[in-house]
Amino acid sequence: MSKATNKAVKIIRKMILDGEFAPGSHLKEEELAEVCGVSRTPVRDALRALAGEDYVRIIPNHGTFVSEWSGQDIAEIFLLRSMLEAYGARLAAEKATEEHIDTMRKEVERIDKMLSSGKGVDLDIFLAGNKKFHETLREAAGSDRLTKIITRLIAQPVVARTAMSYDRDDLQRSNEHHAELVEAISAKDGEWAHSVMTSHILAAFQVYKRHYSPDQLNTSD
Amino acid sequence: MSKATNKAVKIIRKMILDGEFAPGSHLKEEELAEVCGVSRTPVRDALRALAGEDYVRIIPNHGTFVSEWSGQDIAEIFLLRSMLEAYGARLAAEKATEEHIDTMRKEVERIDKMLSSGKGVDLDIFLAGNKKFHETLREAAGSDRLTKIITRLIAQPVVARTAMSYDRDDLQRSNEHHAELVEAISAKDGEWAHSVMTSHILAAFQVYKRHYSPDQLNTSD
DNA sequence: AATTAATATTTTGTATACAATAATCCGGTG
DNA sequence: CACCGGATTATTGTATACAAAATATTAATT
Repeated sequence: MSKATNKAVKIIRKMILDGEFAPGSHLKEEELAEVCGVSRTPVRDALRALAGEDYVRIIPNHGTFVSEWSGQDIAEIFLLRSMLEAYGARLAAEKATEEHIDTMRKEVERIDKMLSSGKGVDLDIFLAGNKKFHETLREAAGSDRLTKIITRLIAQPVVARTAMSYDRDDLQRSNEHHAELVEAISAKDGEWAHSVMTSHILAAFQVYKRHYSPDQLNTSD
Repeated sequence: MSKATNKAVKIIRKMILDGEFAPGSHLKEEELAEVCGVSRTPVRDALRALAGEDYVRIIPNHGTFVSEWSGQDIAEIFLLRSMLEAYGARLAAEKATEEHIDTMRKEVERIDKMLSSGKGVDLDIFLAGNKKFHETLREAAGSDRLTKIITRLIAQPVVARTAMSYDRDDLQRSNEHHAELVEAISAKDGEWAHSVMTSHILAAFQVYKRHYSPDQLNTSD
């Protein structure tokens, strides 16, 4: 993505994440252009890109609106994620190199050290380590297409803020899952890795449900 | 998508599908603008959209190039499709209405009639019926997000032409799978539907491999 | 003849101007 | 007072012009 477009994407994405635009609200190109300090052309590019990430939806001749997320939507996303990431974990178990495994193990240890240090939790360390762990696992799975699909799914506003609501026990369990994943992958046990990853994502869903208005999240319709 | 952009997308997509641009070749915006009879602006929009469908890939400041597909890529796509469509079939078994089931059954019957008519095969009838069947099944699954992901996966050049290479037996088996899917879904048996759909897609992969240079399609690396 | 540097050309990226479409406002009419 | 129709404004869509970057070409040097 080119310079001005990239700048616009980052600014607009951040503004949506920060809640500066309410869900459903109409984003005007000229306004955004002014805010971003670029012309309408790269702003339009940026909006197309953000539509690809499901941050906004574009209605031809009417404009672009920031996406609204129902409980149903969020449930769908977590379920799909659990399936796709679990598949990735199975592939990783079959194909990971020693290097991949080392990298993942190191991230587990770093987070573990932080959690057992006695001091308060450092969310930044967790977030960075968590990101690196999952990225490495996806890389180990060796399917660019799968990575792309997953990345698109999780690059969404709702999921982007999930991790913020983890309490200490959640972080602990999350990292135990990571440790078990490393073990399963080392053992080249695809089925094991698959099932741990499924638990890992569904547990995250549970945290989400606990934190954000649980009553809205009825998956049965 | 707006008028001129839509026009450009259709024209460029068709040209790629028809092989008028070799894989890897550099698409120049001005040329395309002339061919499509629009200006560069909607052409650029169109190229972004086609990049989303993986018809082309865009390298910033260098241009857009028509995608090249390795056997590995194609294998990935079919495997992902089998997983996602199978998941959709499971959901459909849980949630399909009588109306959905009727529609699917009707499409099965239409194709069956065509196949057993004694006349030669009418591929158009098969393609239309097949499309309708799968669309209905996805609708029955009731997950817009899943539908979107699958649609993106199969809207790709390689997969877009697969059905063309079906022989009579392939069509027969394909329709038998459809019939069995209707049965499984009627019985609300998600596991059954899941497994039939998996077979259905993997069989399609097999046809693909048989038809397009089988030696390139070694999935083991 | 091969290599490099400088220059010219091509191509993409961005800004702006104009056209088409949709949304808003306002006055008239039942 | 509600409702419809037309004019006005706002907003998106498209074309063009210009800037920046990359590629190709040429000339000079060894």
